Amino acid sequence: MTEAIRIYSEMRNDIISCDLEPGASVSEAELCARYNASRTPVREACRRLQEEGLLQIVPFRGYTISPLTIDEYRSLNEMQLVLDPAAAAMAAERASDEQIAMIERWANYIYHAGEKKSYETFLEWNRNFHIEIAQATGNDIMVEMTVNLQTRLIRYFYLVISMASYGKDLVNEHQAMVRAIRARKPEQARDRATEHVIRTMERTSLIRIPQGGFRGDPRKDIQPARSRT
Amino acid sequence: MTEAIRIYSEMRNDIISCDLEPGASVSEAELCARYNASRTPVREACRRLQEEGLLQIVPFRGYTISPLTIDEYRSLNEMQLVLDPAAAAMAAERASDEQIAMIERWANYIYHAGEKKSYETFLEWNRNFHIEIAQATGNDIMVEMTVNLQTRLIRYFYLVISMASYGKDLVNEHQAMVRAIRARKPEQARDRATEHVIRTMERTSLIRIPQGGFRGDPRKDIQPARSRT
DNA sequence: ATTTCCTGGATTGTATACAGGTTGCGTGCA
DNA sequence: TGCACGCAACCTGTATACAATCCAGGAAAT
Repeated sequence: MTEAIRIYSEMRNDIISCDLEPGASVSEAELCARYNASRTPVREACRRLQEEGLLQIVPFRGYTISPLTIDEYRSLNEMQLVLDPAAAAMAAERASDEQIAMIERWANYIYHAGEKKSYETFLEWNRNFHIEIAQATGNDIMVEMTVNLQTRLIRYFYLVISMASYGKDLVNEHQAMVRAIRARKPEQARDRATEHVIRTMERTSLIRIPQGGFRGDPRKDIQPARSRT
Repeated sequence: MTEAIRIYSEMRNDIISCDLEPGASVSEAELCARYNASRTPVREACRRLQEEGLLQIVPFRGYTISPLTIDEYRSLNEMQLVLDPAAAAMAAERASDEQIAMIERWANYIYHAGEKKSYETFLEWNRNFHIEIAQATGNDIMVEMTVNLQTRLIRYFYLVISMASYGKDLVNEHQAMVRAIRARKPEQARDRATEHVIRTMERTSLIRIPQGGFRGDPRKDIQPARSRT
């Protein structure tokens, strides 16, 4: 694997897991040190991350890890409400049996309330669940868009930590989607997906506007909500 | 403006207008000569174009202008059928009066049958029409996705040249969408957008599978259809 | 004739030197 | 004290040299 790709992957993980803090400004030199590489592949990785919306580049000025904002979170949810139901419906018509099996596999992880590691595993499985459905549509553009959407969304969930009491609900909603896809009922799959996204939007109203802000425009940024365990 | 951005824009135009032929393989050296620059900004531009799906990069091997395939065209249309109606509905709820005026502006260009220049102007206006609607949703992700979709779609229309007899139909459909948005009727806007995309899919069934192929996998690539003027 | 191995050339990936731009601080003046 | 100007340090953008990789083609062995 080339340096550029390695750096891209590692940096992407670091951003997603908030190991690189949202809103933090970084220089190429720092990144070179952190990932043991020269500027060229680092720059390449950064350009790609910018394209995905995870990094902001101001010409001649520097790099900023994209801050998490309520605006973006709303926009992402709104787009999920557009894409996911469509993908579910298409998957119900076209998914192969193997693909359905894979989708179901990703749907069944229940995290242990309060355990961070377990919660993070759930987040990855959840991401894969949605991406797998997109792949089952057979539409490559749908896959691209869904991957981007899920990548940007997962950062918000990493930040929130623990929506502990919802574990069972989430799995139930996922399984309802799987059943509709397996039964080859597009409209039902669409409805279950819509329901799932809306429920998630309701559940995450626990994301609040902070007083001080979180390294960015104070009025638009968000910060971790207190756990509700 | 930086070299990288200049090269990106020019190259993007060249790809969109099929001045750089779909399926053609190019080397960094050629591109450096063509755009009078060194490899660094050329590479940066290429990476970005790859991210947008306009260019394919095989590590250590070279670059290929993304070929036009029936598969991709279908996928793009399918996604347009997902995004455009949603965007139209959202725009009907949120567009400002200025935005509606802009949308209408882009909707009203009728091309002169048979004139290539006029047809290409129409294509650009059509692209702007769809993008402007996306902007009126106030959702930045929707804008990103629509821009990408329209950019990739316009290549297919540049290749086809002239859907001469359809000029009036297109404008009528566009105007019907504008009316629904101006009337603040989301569901009607959604329906008009759906109708428009489906009609376009029907109109472009004139894209045929070639015998010889067009610089790529012969079974999947397409070539210009004969004009129907 | 066919297959295998090796090498040369071409092309991309990476490192680094150099150029250009921006910011912020310090100085001098009003 | 306040403000404008200019310089210096820092950072990113660009050019280019060097390393790594891949593939085509040919020679040799079967």
